[in-house]
Amino acid sequence: MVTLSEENYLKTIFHLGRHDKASVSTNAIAQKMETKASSATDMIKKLSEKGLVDYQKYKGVQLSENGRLAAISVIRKHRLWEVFLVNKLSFSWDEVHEVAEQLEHIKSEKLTLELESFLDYPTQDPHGDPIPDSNGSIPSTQKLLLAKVKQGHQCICVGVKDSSSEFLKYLDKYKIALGSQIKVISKEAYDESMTVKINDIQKTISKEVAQNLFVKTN
Amino acid sequence: MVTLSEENYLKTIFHLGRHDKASVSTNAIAQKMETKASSATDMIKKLSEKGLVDYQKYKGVQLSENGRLAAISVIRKHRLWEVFLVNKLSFSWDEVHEVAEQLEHIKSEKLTLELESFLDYPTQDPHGDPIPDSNGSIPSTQKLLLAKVKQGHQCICVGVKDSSSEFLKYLDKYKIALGSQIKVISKEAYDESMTVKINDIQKTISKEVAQNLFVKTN
DNA sequence: ATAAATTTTTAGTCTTATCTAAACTTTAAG
DNA sequence: CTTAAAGTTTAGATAAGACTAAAAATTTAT
Repeated sequence: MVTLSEENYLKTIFHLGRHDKASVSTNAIAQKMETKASSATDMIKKLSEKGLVDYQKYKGVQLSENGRLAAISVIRKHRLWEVFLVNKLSFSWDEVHEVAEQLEHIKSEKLTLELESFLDYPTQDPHGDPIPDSNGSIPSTQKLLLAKVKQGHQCICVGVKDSSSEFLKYLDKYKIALGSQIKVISKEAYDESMTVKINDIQKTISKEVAQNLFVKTN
Repeated sequence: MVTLSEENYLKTIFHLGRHDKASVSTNAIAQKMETKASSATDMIKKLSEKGLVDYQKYKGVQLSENGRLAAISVIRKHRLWEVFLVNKLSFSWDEVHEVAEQLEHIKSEKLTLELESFLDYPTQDPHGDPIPDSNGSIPSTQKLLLAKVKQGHQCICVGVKDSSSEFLKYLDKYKIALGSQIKVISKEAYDESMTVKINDIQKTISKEVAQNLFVKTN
């Protein structure tokens, strides 16, 4: 039995260890969890005793196979619930996270499977992040940052890198959503801003925005 | 802020105090919560300090107005989620309770309202219990026990009194569900059993069953 | 290569919710 | 109306998860 708190730590370790697969530091975990390093150490010990992480004092942690599966299970539920909130109830991009943080801990294999079926087996959540399947496999997405798209090329918005409320509100404001057609009209070398046509409306966007929007070229 | 455990106690006190509106005893609470009387006393004190119950030592508790509203809010969510599980996902009568016990604690006013709208403002859960509205008003249902129905009369199944898994499985087995048409063919004075026609199939049911099935005459 | 800075761990405390055992009220029986 | 039984509360302990302060290990910088 994995507690709610343990699930949150596992999720955090998963996200922190995602890109570089070196071990994750106590401080990094504490920071992400908005708690103190000593609390993180306590929890790491507990997770280690339960065989969910590999841990060596002062050397950080890595998820074990069981820990990875537990983390992915929570992430799977989080993302499925986000799809539910946006597609079935009328939640917007920036409202789903807090609620999904609660729903992700509901324990019922049947519920998760039925929900997935009810939603027609989505492969991405409303932020464009992939939804793991029931075996824990994560579908790979070949998305790239809008900033990398060449002038004159056309693409579709498939996700965000920064999923902060501020950024999502910005996107809402300019009607940029998943599936929006984006054509790169011109790029400015000086400040890396670019002029794009989004849903047939022309607009100049900053480097900050272009570097936080995932797109798929077609 | 009301904790998960507090919500469960409030719900239990609400249910226990429902019929006779005298105060609810510590032992009764402990028994329903499957905990010890001393634990119940501790929690009662905490709820009392928070102004959610009126409490006098050795005299039991009653919900305060705030406590009643908090309890009803949890019950409202529980019943809405049960409707969701049965109507939208393919859960059966006897599978919903455990999951709804978890879902009822999700805190999001918006979620509850959107869910209610998504489900088309149901007034009853799958067991026929009324769903409180967002102001905490509980729609009254004029349901009666099948055992009270006179010979020759026709009625519709609207709920169960006993919502144990065993009873619900029994009902599933004989295809008795919410909305089933039931006609009382004859009643046996000796053992209070009755012969009924359910969905055009004739069957004899015992006193135990007839006294645990709510119906509405039409 | 060693001192300073940073990171991590340990030790001890707190809160929530639970338990057991003992003490105290209330109720019920005779 | 007194006493036994039943019900309730208190006192003291435990486990999970978090915190502070201090000690220990590691890294960085001189």
